Amino acid sequence: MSRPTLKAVFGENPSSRFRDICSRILVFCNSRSLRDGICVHSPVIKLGFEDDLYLSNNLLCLYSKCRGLEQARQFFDEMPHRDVVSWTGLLSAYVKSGNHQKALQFLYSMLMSGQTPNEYTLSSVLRSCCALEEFDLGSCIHTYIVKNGMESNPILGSNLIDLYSKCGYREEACNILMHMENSDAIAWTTMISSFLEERKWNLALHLYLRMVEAKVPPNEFTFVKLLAASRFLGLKYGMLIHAHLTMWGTQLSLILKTALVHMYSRFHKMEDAIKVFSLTPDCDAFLWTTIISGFVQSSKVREAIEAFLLMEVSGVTANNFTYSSLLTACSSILSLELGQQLHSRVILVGLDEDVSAGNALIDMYMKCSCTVENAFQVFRCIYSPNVISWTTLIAGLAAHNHIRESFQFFLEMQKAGVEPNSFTLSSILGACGTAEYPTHAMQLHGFIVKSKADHDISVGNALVDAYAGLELFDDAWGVISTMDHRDTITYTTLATRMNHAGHHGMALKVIRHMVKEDVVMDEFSLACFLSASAGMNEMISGRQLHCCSVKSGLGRWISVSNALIDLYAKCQCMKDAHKAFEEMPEPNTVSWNGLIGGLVSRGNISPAFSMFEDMRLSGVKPDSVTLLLVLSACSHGGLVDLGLEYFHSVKEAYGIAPELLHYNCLVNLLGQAGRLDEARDMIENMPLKQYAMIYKTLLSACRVHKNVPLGEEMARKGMELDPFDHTFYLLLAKLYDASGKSDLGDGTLQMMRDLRSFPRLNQRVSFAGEKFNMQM
DNA sequence: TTAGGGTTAG
Repeated sequence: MSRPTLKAVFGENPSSRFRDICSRILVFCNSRSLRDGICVHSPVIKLGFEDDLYLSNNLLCLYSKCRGLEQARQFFDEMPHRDVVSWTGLLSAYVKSGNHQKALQFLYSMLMSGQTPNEYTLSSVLRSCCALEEFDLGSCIHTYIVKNGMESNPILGSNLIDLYSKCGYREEACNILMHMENSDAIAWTTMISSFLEERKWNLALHLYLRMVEAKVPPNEFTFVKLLAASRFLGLKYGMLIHAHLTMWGTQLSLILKTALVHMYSRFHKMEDAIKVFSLTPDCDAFLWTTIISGFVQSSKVREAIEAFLLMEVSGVTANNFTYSSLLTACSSILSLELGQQLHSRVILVGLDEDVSAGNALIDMYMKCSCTVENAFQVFRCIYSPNVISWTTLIAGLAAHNHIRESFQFFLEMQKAGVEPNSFTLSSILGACGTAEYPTHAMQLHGFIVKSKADHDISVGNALVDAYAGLELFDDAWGVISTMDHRDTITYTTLATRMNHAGHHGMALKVIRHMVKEDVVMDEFSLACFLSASAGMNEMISGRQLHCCSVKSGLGRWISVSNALIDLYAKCQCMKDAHKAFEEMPEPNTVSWNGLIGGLVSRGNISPAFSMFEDMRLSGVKPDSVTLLLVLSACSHGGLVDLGLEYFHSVKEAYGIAPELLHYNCLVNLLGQAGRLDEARDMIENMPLKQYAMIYKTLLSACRVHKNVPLGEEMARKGMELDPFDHTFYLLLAKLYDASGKSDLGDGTLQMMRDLRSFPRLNQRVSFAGEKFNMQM
């Protein structure tokens, strides 16, 4: 078969036909970013068309789109001739790829070469000025635009509005908009976006109305921007924008649809979100992820998984963001199994090095697994861990009580060049509020002040919490006084810590500071202050707070109702406690515990048992506190066998893991009843770490029943665990006295005094013929 | 040559 001649392919004028075909190929490929178009490059040179600027500029554009900036630059450098389109082509490629500094350098070369920029060049340069906040150069360009009569160009107008607003000159930006002869929707939307970014809601909405008055119809871009503000302005506002965009007959593009779905799902209105979702058939991974994440945020995990399966069936591939959302669902329901299944999928689709998927996996393993190993493995896999990866790891370590390691990683992250942010600092501060790490809190405080992170209220609050957790209340107040402003969390944190430390009166005084600063109470603070009143058995403040709960409507919160029950139960006003309980639409375990606790503390054993049975009948699950209350009730009534029966049956039926306090209560019950050997067996066989406290309990019982040998054994074992706890000496001395061995009792007390005088010495202590090695 | 959507940490 003979080869077709040039004439056969390109007709009578092959040269012009060839050029025409090449131009068509390049235009086609450029519009679709198809790299195949570059294949015309070599015939273009061979046939001597390299001087053709139209072909060359199109090729340059294709190189920058498909082969990267370096090859495009090489092509540009090799061009025998260049015009303003060639220069602008490469410059805009730099801008599009975010190389703004290079773009501005390239502008300088362009000007040095004598080439005059046109509107297209200036538009690109203004974008770079905007990104780099190069206001001086930007305003020079503005002057150039005015001088050269280009100010009526609407694109340049929008670019200038963007530049002035991003550089903080919003008034000037607004002036440009108002003086534009032919302002379009883009110019108005740019200005509205700028106000929205600054959270100047009124100004943004006012401008939207002015836009309408100026007879510039808003478009989908305008509404996407306005919808994003619903995050701060609420559901009603979002619905209003929805009504407006419908009224304007705005085309529901995929992006606008996603923004609407996001707005509804943000407010847990999943039915409305689905309605919008179904309005048009187009879908992509963004939209599906928005739906899935909406279900996750609304705690509808099953629906989220179903949406994920539907997404796959519809042929849309899940991406890293989709997996992040799904993994959050696993963390929220603590499902390690589902998390592991998703992890396998993440690996299967090759996202195991992705930072977003990785971060969600770290969080899932930290929350769902009892060890930190899996989270570490994921962290090591991430190609480039970011501040969220490090923070999640640090917070997870702290939550698993690996405090030392969490500090190590805090230092490691800085060594790796990742700057901690307010999330990191508040996470690590959360680990400082324990007695073992006071210096860490102070060191972190120094770091925070140096890095000026203390202006962030969440960091300030975390510092207050750390100091207050260490019972360093003066330091906590010190932090509060230097904070830019304080919120409900600041004071609730402080008062909660004061309550934990038993300083209930101090906690109640915090209210004065809140009132003075107009800081409004929320359901958490009110519950906290009610708890302080309960701790003090203080009915006056308690009643005032009760009034406050009614007036403010905070009484509908379950935490407030439970605090009220606790308050009245502790103050022995069982009638009011019952009333608060009756008013609750759905009492939970804590509510029942409050009532039972009140009855037990008053010695009303029989009503307490019947209340417990009512609780079981109502279907509310007892927890470890309920079990403890039931055991205390048995203790009050000396009901040993009933106590043992409850202990075994309740822990089995409700899967409650017995804690030290439960065993302590049982040991007391058995001991007081004289069943000392059983009590001793219980201590020896309990599946928990031994604590000194439980030996004191049995030692006290030994005194009642004058069992010296067992008492001595308990004292010895307890002192081995806590050699400087003087209570053992006191209890033992009382046992000796009660058993008619006053001399031994006196000797034991003398030893206690000696120990007080030399508390830090290693010494051998003996009593009743036994020797003890006191270790420090 | 201009503007727009989704995830993950306290």
